[in-house]
Parts: sequence; C-alpha cells; structure tokens
Amino acid sequence: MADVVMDSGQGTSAGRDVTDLVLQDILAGVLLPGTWLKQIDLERRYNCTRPEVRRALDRLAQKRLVEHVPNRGYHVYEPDGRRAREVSEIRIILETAIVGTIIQNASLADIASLRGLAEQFDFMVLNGTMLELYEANLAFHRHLLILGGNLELVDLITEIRQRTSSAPVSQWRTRARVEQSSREHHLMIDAIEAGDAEYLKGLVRQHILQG
Amino acid sequence: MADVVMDSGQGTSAGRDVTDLVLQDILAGVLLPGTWLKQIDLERRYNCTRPEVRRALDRLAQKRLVEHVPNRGYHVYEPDGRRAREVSEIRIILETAIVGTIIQNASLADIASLRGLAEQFDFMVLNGTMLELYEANLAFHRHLLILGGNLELVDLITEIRQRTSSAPVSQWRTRARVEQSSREHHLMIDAIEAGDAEYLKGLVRQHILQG
DNA sequence: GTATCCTAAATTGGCGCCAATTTTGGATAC
DNA sequence: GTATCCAAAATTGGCGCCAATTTAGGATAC
Repeated sequence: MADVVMDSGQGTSAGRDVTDLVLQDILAGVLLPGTWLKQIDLERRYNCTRPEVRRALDRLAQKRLVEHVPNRGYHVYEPDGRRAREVSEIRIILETAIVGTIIQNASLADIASLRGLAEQFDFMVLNGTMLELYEANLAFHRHLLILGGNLELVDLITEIRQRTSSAPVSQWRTRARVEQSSREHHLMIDAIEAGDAEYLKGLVRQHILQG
Repeated sequence: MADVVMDSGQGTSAGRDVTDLVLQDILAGVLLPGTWLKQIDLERRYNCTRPEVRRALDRLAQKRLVEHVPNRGYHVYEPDGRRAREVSEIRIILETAIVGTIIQNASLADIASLRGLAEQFDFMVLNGTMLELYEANLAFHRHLLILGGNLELVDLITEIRQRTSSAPVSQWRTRARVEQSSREHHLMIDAIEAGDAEYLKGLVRQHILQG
C-alpha cells in the first residue's frame, strides 16, 4: 500500500501546518527577533487551537528558532554574531565539498532547469514579495544541491539555513545585494557548464558569506 | 559523568525528560527498528502522562528517529542503507574539514584530556554497558570536535550522529570492531601530537566508515 | 515623591475526557 | 472451507478546563 504521508517534516509544504506559518512569519521578518510569542495571540492570528500553538512553539524551540523560558513563554531568537558566523562556516564546508560531484552529475537538462530557476529568482527581485524571493532562492539552491547526489545533505543544508532566521531580512534589505546574488547564480551555472570546480567553490563561498 | 540509566519497569523516573528516555532506549537497542510505539505502553513504561508521551513522540519524529503515520501511530525508523551511507559521507566531510584547526588548537592539556577519555572508553569496553560505551565514545569525540572551535558544528555532528540510530547496536556487536575503535582513538591522539593533518584525516574517515 | 509590598489580572502549562478512525475477531453466506 | 462483512474493542488525536506561576498596577508607609 502506498501509504506515504508527508508529515510536517522540513520539506517545503504549503501553509497548512501552524508551525510552517509561524516559521514563515519569522523568516519574512513579520515576527522580529526578541518578540515574545504569546499563545493567545498566535491562537487568534492563525485561527487555530491552543494545543496546535503549543506544538508549533515546541517544534520551533527544537529547531532553535525560538527560545523557551519556563513559565514565561517563547520568544524569537536574537541574532547571534558568533552563531551566524559558525553556521556560515558549516555551510561553506558542506556546499563546497560537493561541488565536484555537482559538476560531474549536471546534465544539459539540469543546467537548463537551473537557468530557469535563476531567471525566476530574477523575476521575483522585481515583481515579488520578500517571501516569494526567499522561496525562489531556496528552490534554486535546492536544485543545485540535489545534483550532489546526497539527499540527506540537501535536507541538512535546508535545515541549517533556517538557523540564521534573522539573516534573510536584515541582509536582503538592500537591492544591491539581491542583484549581486542574482548575478552570482548565473555565474555558478556558467562555472558548471565550463566544468571549473575551483571557480565554483570560490563563488559558493562568496555567495554564502554575503548572504 | 554519572549517567542515569533507566531500567524499564522501574517506577520513579522523576527529573529526566521522557524524550531522552525513549531516545536512549532506541539507541541502546531496547526498542528495535520497526517497533510500534503505542502511547499507552510508553505511558506505563516511563511512568508519565499522555501529553508527555505525545510531545516526546513528536520531537523524535522531528528528529526523524521515529516515523509518524496519521491515525496509526509512531514506529521506530528502520535502518536505511542509503541514508546511513549519506550520513556517513556528511560526517566525513564535516569532521575532516576541521582537522587542521583541531591540530592547531590542541594544547598539551587537551591531549592529556583526550587520552583520559580514550582510556575511559577502553575501560568501558571491558566493564561497561552498551550505553555507557556509547556515551564514552560520544564524550571522546565531543571533546575532539570542540577543539575545532565551532560550537555549532559540534552540536550538528552530535545531532546527525543520532540519525543512524540503529547503527550503534548493529555495528558494535562484535568486540573486534570496538577494539579497533579503541585503537583508532589512540592513533588519532598520536596524529594530533605529531601534527600530521593528512594522517588524521585518513583516520577520521576510516573511523566513521567502520562505525 | 519614592520605594515596597500586596492584591488582581494575565499567561503558561499540565491533565483528562471524548470523538474519529483503525484494527481485530467472529459470524454468516456461498 | 474460505471469503466477506459487520460489530466491538482499542488506539489515536483534538480540545478545553483548571491549577501554578508570573507580571502589572495600585495602595500604603516612610
């Protein structure tokens, strides 16, 4: 029996589960770092019940996106310079490590798909919300990582990407940076086409460090 | 560190979080892969309430140690060859990446501490339970990783180590392998003392691949 | 006028009940 | 004898209530 049910893992799910809704609002910058997440407020905001709110908060606390203070509540994690730096370092280690495999596995069809996703990102820069831009970026990078052939790694990177919750908002404020990201996406694809692993590694590193 | 090892059936399980208790039982092999975790059973087994059980199961499902099938329950994840291989690959990438930093940062005091932890592991091989052995191993590797200077990375590796839950039991059955691990621990410390990064990388890779 | 204490409102968090769904066992029909 | 169907038991999971703790505000003493 094909009884495969997509539980609320870390996949990109539609805004059904409360956990994802809160997560999206944190990533979109609606719920700012330091904000206390009162259960009664979330209950009303997302039109859901108390237990659902509590489960969502517990899950986000496990993911270390919010902090739980016993008998006082949950609040959005404040950006931590050290942590952000360390997460970036981890991402650089992981994402540069599979550059070789990505280049080996990339077919012409893959490159075409990547171009499409990169262009979709460009489109969202002009006509899209912050969230749509974020998701387009995620889709591009996800497709790129899948070429690495390690699905666990794709999930892991997607997961630790969220650990610098405040990053997307605070770093993507300027249009210049977003357009820089856009250019780098295309340069990455060029590097894959050219089969230049070392150049791609440099691009990935730079891309992560700037956001 | 005195580790609280809970025997099943015992009554007073005060203080400890239920999630950790179930986690330890999965890691220790008491709860075998595929087992259905009925809420009523866990409730009685760990002397806790229904909501506590459900929270623990939800958390373990988030960590992907158990799988949740709606309206049917939770069961311990079956070992997946592909996943285990991919997790090993990730660990190799991360742990070999910080070998250089580890060697740079390792003081004489650190090396002495590592020797002590390695010897504690040796001791547990002879006079210790499976869980104590597992924890001694964890303590050694944790101390090693901390020398890398990236605390997020330490937590991350500790976390993904648990993703191959069935590994410790199934792979550590033979004494030969455990003693091989023991030898490798000491060889790693030797490599650190000698400042030989490349040799240490090879050891780490081999250590992860064999379990 | 300010600090402290005490009371009241608000919030968190534990707990049990009940409905919805699934599983199991047995009875019946072919 | 076997397959199918139905009913009873068991299990999951949603929901709301109430106690414990914290916070805020006001009254009182100095």
